[in-house]
Amino acid sequence: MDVFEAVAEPHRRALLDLLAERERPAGELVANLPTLTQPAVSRHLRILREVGLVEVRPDGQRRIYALRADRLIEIDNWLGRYRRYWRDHLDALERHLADRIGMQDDPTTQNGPDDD
Amino acid sequence: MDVFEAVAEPHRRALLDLLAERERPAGELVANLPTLTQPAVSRHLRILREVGLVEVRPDGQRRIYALRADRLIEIDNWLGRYRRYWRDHLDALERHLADRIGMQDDPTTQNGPDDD
DNA sequence: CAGATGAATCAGTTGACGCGTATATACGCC
DNA sequence: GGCGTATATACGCGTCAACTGATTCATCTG
Repeated sequence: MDVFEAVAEPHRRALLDLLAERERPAGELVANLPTLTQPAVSRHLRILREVGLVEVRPDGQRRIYALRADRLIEIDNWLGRYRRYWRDHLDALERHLADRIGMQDDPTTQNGPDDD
Repeated sequence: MDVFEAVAEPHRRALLDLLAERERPAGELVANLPTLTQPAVSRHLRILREVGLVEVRPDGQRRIYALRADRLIEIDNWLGRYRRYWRDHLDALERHLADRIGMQDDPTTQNGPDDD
């Protein structure tokens, strides 16, 4: 299983999203995915562990899971090859819209904010 | 099938990579994936079509396939939530390495280059 | 119109993945 | 040591996606 397949699963993306906020014990992750059973979540966590997207740290009988986002760089690099395509495309669209609607505050924000 | 699943398949990423260079007729794509049969490629193209990652244009009996990269924005947006994590992480790593090895030319290149 | 070529689809099989139930292991407390 | 909680693993099942091979559809050419 590679990183691309790992994040293709919506439940696993949900787990990563939860871990992006803060690290959490496994049980808390289970509680946040009410449609899945505990073993199901455990298996997803195992896969995320195997591809290096999360780390585990024991805390007594709990296991604290934490995000390791740098494994996502592989996807980001691949995506990088295409970024200019939609950037060009959107630039053209923006100019077109700006021209039509007169440069209002504009929802391209959905894509933009690389920078925080 | 969503965009994440669509690009999770290595052959489909290979097809997108070929189409990133330029649009191509289906036969040329088949020729460039020697491990797959013509029907297999056709099915992958159908999936890419269904999720909107490619467009088809008939040219006589040929079908010209072209990239529609803007559907990848969905992945880019999702990834955006994590970008700051590995940026911070790598910044720290870079500083650490730069400090230790004295700012040589350095194999962090695996990540850096956004290259186009 | 007949034949050839490019491409998509149909039919059938197989294998991988995700699920839930049941069970095992690890730790914490009494 | 025994029990309860927290997490992981084992097993069996259903589903879906990917492959192969055969076929069909469309278009071009003689």
